[in-house]
Amino acid sequence: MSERARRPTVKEVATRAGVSPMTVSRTLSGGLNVKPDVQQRVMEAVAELGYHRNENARSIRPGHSSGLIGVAITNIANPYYSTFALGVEEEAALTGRRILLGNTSEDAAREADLVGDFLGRRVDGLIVVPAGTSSAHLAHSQSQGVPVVLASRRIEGLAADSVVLADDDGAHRGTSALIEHGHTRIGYLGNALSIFTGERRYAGFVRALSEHGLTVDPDIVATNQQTVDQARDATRALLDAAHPPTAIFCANNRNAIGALKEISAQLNAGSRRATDFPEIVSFDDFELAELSPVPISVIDHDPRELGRAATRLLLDRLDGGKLDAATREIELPVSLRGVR
Amino acid sequence: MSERARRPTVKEVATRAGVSPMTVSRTLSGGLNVKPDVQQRVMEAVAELGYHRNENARSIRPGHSSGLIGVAITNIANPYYSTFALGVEEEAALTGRRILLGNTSEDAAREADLVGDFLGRRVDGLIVVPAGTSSAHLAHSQSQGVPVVLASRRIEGLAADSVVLADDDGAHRGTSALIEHGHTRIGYLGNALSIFTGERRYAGFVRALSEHGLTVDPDIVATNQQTVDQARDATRALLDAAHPPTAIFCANNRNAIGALKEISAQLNAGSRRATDFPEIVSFDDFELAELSPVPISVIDHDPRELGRAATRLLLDRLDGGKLDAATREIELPVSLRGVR
DNA sequence: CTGTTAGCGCCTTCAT
DNA sequence: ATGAAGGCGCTAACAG
Repeated sequence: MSERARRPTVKEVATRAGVSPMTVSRTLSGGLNVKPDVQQRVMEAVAELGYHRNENARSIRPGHSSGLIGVAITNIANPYYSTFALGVEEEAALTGRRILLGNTSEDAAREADLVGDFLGRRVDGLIVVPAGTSSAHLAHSQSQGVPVVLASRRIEGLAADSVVLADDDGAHRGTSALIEHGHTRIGYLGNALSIFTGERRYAGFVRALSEHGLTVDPDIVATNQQTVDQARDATRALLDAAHPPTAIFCANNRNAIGALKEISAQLNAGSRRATDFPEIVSFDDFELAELSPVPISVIDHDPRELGRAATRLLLDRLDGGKLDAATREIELPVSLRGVR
Repeated sequence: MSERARRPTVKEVATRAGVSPMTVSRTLSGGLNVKPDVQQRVMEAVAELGYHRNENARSIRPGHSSGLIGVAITNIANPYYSTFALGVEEEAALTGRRILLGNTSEDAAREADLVGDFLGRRVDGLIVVPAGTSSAHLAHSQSQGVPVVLASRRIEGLAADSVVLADDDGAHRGTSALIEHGHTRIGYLGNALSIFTGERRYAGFVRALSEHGLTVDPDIVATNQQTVDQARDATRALLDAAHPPTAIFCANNRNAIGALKEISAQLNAGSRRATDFPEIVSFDDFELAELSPVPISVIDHDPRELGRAATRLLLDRLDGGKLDAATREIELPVSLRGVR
């Protein structure tokens, strides 16, 4: 397998082409001031040896950067975040940069470790979906000239570029729609209120209720579901409540999917009829939402575009000479869409 | 934002701690032969300056590696591959390695570019879901001592470790189940036959048919759908065929989801009744399959485990001193599971 | 147009 | 137990 374990260096290419290392270097970086026929010979040597410039060696030289962007995401397996990652990758690739991807599993300590590692690898910048509320590691990154862009969630007290969704507005519109459909008893399934999006979406939910003279009944509010299975369990509890809701607002796709799974299971078991189940609104669109057995609307947005926007903010700082520009906070609009 | 654009080096830490750079280096790599109180001072200086070892500089020294694994995937946004990536990330993180992620969009040229870039960044190894059948770039990587593990798909003529699924067996069992359910007219929706999985799954499909004396009707076979939308279109064509199938075998989640979307749309439009639609078997499980309006079974497997297994093969070669061990080809079993 | 020198940040080797 | 020298691969800066 490794007939030739060592990778060739400029020096070997130079020897083979009968020139000095500098001529190889010059040829590889555009060929300014190198005779065409010499360039030709160099390129042949490069091809024959299968030479690739050592980017790590290049990056330690003054003025050069690694061309790496560190991306810390809470859960790559969630389609929302993987689509986000796609957007980042695409936009980064446009400038020849690569992404260093790390999964935090919603664990703040792991995120801090990751960021430290990223800094050690001399990333040009960081794109983070923060797992917690602590910002020391990110402020530290900034203080060393490595800009940080927050995505989806902001952190109080950290002055960093950010791209988030119109969480409050979306939740407000979704909840209002349910009220307009005649519902007065609306349940809530969401992620923890301690999470940026959790807090904002819940706030939008509550605001819509109170604007219509409705109050929140804690019996039909569940805010600690991080996974689909947890969401299923929480849904079961809502449905079994003394006064079950006639509609449920789900603060993200995990919770909406869990709700649909539970409803569908109970429907198949025949324990209740379809019309006995609550109508659903989901913050986040998701695949196959249209198969829902109950009426459903989604608060739609484009995670890929969110990834792109976050990356553009970062690149603008890096390449646009705006390292010290004022912090920019973007809030992407969302739209309510009836699915079924 | 960048009060201190330059990142500290060993030298600065050394000065601050009142020692030589070597003492800092030694302290950071375990502290062998450094007096405890000196270590203490060094660590304080490290903390005060927020120093991180420059991994790129370390990696150019003989004997050192980058600790990076290059991962080239055809489509990160596909939940199947993002879950795969999660498995890779987790397993790599266990050895302190990071992943460099690139999306190929099923484009062989882009894959070759990516691999070249990865080699330039001195990755320790490569995990690739190959987009095509050309192997020159991968063989090249191997020849420079950078091992390659293929995931999900193999490439003919390339001797590389690989982890794939039991495509033929799975397709055969899924199709056989449909036949046992009484179907004799079974359609096929899949990705291109030129793709490893496409070919193998189609082969299993055909084998099951012929074992039961059935023949393939090209009118109800569509094998070029790469996206959900394409799959929807293909499904419509199957349903509109002169003799539509009573069951459809879908070779991956994109095709199954497209089929369900089309069926569901027609059902809602009222143009056909539920019992008029074909039963479905899907190679790949996917979220909310249980909401299918028609009976459905899935050929189930665990993409996360596939990612882990691929990474273990790679790490075993890298850390297990098995750089030149014989090629290992793993085929993970799949299971047929009735969903609805 | 081409080559030589020197140094990026780090750590192995060899003193002390 | 600590430090000095040297070199990993690369390329600005300075000859020529």
